[in-house]
Amino acid sequence: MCAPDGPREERPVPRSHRTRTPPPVPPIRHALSITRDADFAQWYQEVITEAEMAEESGVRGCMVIKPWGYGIWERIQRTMDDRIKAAGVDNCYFPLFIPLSYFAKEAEHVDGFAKEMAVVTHHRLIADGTGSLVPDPEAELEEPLIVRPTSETVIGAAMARWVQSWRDLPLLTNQWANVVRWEMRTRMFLRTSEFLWQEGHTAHADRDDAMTETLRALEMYREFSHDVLAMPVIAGEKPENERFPGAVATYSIEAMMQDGKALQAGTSHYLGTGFAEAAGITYQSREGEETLCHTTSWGVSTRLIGGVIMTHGDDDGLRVPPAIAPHQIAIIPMLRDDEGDAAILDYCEELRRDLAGLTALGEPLRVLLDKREGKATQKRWAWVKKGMPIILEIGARDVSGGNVSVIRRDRLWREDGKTDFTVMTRDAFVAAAAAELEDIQRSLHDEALARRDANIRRDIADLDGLAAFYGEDVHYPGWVELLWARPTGTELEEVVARLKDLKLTIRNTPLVDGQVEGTCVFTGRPAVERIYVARSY
RNA sequence: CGGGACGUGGCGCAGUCUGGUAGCGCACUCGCUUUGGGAGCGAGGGGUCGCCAGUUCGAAUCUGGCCGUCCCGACCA
Repeated sequence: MCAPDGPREERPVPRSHRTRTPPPVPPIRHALSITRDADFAQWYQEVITEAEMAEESGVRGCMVIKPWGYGIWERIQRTMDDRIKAAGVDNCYFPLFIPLSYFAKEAEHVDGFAKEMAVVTHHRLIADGTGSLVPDPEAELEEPLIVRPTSETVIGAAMARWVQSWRDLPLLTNQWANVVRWEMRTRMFLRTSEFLWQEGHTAHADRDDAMTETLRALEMYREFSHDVLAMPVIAGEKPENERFPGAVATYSIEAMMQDGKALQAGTSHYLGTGFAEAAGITYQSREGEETLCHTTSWGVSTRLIGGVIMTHGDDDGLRVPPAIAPHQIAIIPMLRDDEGDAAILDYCEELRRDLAGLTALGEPLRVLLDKREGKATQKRWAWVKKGMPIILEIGARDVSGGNVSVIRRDRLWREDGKTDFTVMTRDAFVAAAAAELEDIQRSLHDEALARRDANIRRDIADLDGLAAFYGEDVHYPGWVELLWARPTGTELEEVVARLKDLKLTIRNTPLVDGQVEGTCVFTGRPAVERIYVARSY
């Protein structure tokens, strides 16, 4: 397990030299049956199931996103959309189906996606005589339609119509949509056949302007990931072998999961003039010359939710950063089916109202009074597994004392292995609630950042050292920062192949990078930049 | 797409080898007791055993095909 870590499952062993032997600490009874340490992949599946985020749909690689998972996505959408709009980008919607001929115009692009495209070839079904329906041979489409795996081509066709003059530039568009990629191996949220995302597409007069937009989007993602998802990332440029098909340069944000693997959490591409050429996106310059546009594209997807799970989850389930929690505080009344219940509910409702009037992280607090029938303890553990940032339990004693019982999801256990309840006055809690949520947001971020930095090795100077670090017996190794000479072509292919033997990939070259002095680990030549290598999702 | 494992009430599983009344735990419903830190006891409800064929008097069980899931690999903005 990457260290340092969240709440500890292993606690100090009682010291025998003390005169009075402390009572043995009972093991924590975690809400999940599988720990991260025992089997990270199984743990990940269990979090998704137990937090009721998503489930199998019966369609290969496609998932049903349930209210808690979708609620998180809606929060991501809303907060990201604010940033996109603030940058002057307008939302549009483009068709799900793309004529194959559009796609075929950009050679590298079609090569990159050909093996994973869903294709529509017929528009009608017909009875086959045995009670089943089959595509009607009479109804074959003249030109197959592909289900969009990404929309550069169809948006490019629109841009070609929309851009005539230098006055039309820059053209800044975005769409929130679903896309389909027929992946060989799927994983909930991380790689599904269908996924939800936003894709920004922009056209510019020249390279500089397009590159500025590419890097603006990347910085938007980096800031979003840190400030909203509490997920630290490294923003940088992908090596040429990892470029988006058809791109001139691809940039990414890379996050470290708790098993040490890297997750590409967002990408931004400078597409040069290739797509503009394929789609005919040209403008007349001030000088009257017909000129090709430079285009960009950038996106983040529901994969971010997988990143949040693997960044913040613990052995009791998910921990949702307050900024993206559909609800930030759950109030659980402890009812006893007697005449005292009405007073408890009144007390809870008034508390809910007072909290909902507050502002935290720049928005009104999202508070849920969980009045559903059922046992308070069961509701509590259900919210723990979902990762509700703060859980309040209100019983008759709290009502008469003017108190609340508070659980902070990010600090669930006390030293003695018991659930950490804090009883405080209602008024004190209301006064502190907003700051408390902001503190949870910050502390989840700091915990993730500390873990990431503790798991990046910077002192490996040769390939043997690299092989040792990623040896068979190493449990969840992190990343390695290396110096290299940025080889290209076949020389790069050799490097990639050598890394592949260790199941490693080059993640990116960090953007903010000072002077580099040293020797390339792969070629022995003077190094020109830093790279991160890691195992990845 | 290759190798492996798997698919049986909502969830987790046994039963399959050796064909013969569909089982268990949790969850759910009802009742009683309990009641501030993941309650106990009792009584119930719920399943065309992934789908389609085949063998058979009889299939969860045997055979074939298909669909889906997980792990490893290949592939993968």
